[in-house]
Amino acid sequence: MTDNSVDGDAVDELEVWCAGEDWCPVTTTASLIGRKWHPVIVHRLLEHGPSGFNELKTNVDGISSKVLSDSLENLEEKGLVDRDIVSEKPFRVQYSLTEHGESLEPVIVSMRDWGLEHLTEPSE
Amino acid sequence: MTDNSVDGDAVDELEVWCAGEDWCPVTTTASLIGRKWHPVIVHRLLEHGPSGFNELKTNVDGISSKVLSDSLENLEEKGLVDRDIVSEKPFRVQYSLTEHGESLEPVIVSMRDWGLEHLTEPSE
DNA sequence: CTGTATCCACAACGATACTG
DNA sequence: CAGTATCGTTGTGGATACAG
Repeated sequence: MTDNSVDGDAVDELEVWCAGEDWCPVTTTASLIGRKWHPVIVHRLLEHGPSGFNELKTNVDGISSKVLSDSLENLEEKGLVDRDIVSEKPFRVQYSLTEHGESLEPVIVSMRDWGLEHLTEPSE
Repeated sequence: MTDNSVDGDAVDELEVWCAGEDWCPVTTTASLIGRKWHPVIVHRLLEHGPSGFNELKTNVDGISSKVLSDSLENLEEKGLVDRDIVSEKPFRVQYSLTEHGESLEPVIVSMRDWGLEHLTEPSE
C-alpha cells in the first residue's frame, strides 16, 4: 500500500485496507446500518430533516411503532441520531441526524440510486 | 444508463421518487443487503473475484460456516451471487457475483469509504 | 474442500393494544 | 403526539461436530 489515502482515487480499485487486519470498514459500516430499517430511517431524516416520531413513522411507511422506537434507540446509541424534546406542553420530540449520521448521505444515496436503477419493479 | 438522473448533480438534493408510492429504493436495497454479512461477502467477491467456500470464509473473517452458507444461499436467491461447481473430482465450487451483484459496487464502495473515514477506530 | 446437522441464544420484526 | 407493553414469529449469529 503506497499510502492508504482513504478517499478520491483510491476508490478506483478495491484493494487492501483489510488485509491482515481484523477489522474492515465494510463490516463496521454494515454493523451500523446493516439492518432492514436503519438506512431507510436515515434516509428519511436526510430527506425531510428533523422529524417527529409519528412524522417519521408515516414517512418510513410500514414500520410499526415498536420497531421504529427500537431502531431509533439503536441509532441513538450509535451516535447517528439525536433526539430532542422541542416542547413539553404538547409533548413534541424531534429526531435529527448527528453530523456522524449526516455523513452517511453518500451511502444512502448510493443505495437509493442502486434501487432506482436495478429494482424498478419491487415485485421481483 | 448514462442518462442516470440518479447520480451526479441529482444527488445534491434527496427528493421525491418515494413520495406517494409504497415502495422506496432505499427500502428495497436495504432488504437485499441490509444484513450484517451480506455487504461484506459482496465486497470480498468484488475484491478477490470468484472464490471458493473456504477462501471466502477466510476472507470474510470471523464468519462461521453456517452463517456463510446461509448468507450465500440468501444472496443466490436474490440473484446477486452465482454458485458454480468447477470440479467434481476434488469437489470445488466457485462463488461469483452476477451482474446484478457486481452492480452493487458503488454501494459497497461508499460503505467502505464511509467506514474508512468515520470509523478509523472500531473500538468506538 | 464444501458444506450440512444440531442446538442454542438472542436480535429483529410485526401486530395490536394501551398510556401519558 | 410519542411512545411502551405484550406476545409471538422469524431471522441471524455462533459453536461444535460431522459428512460427502
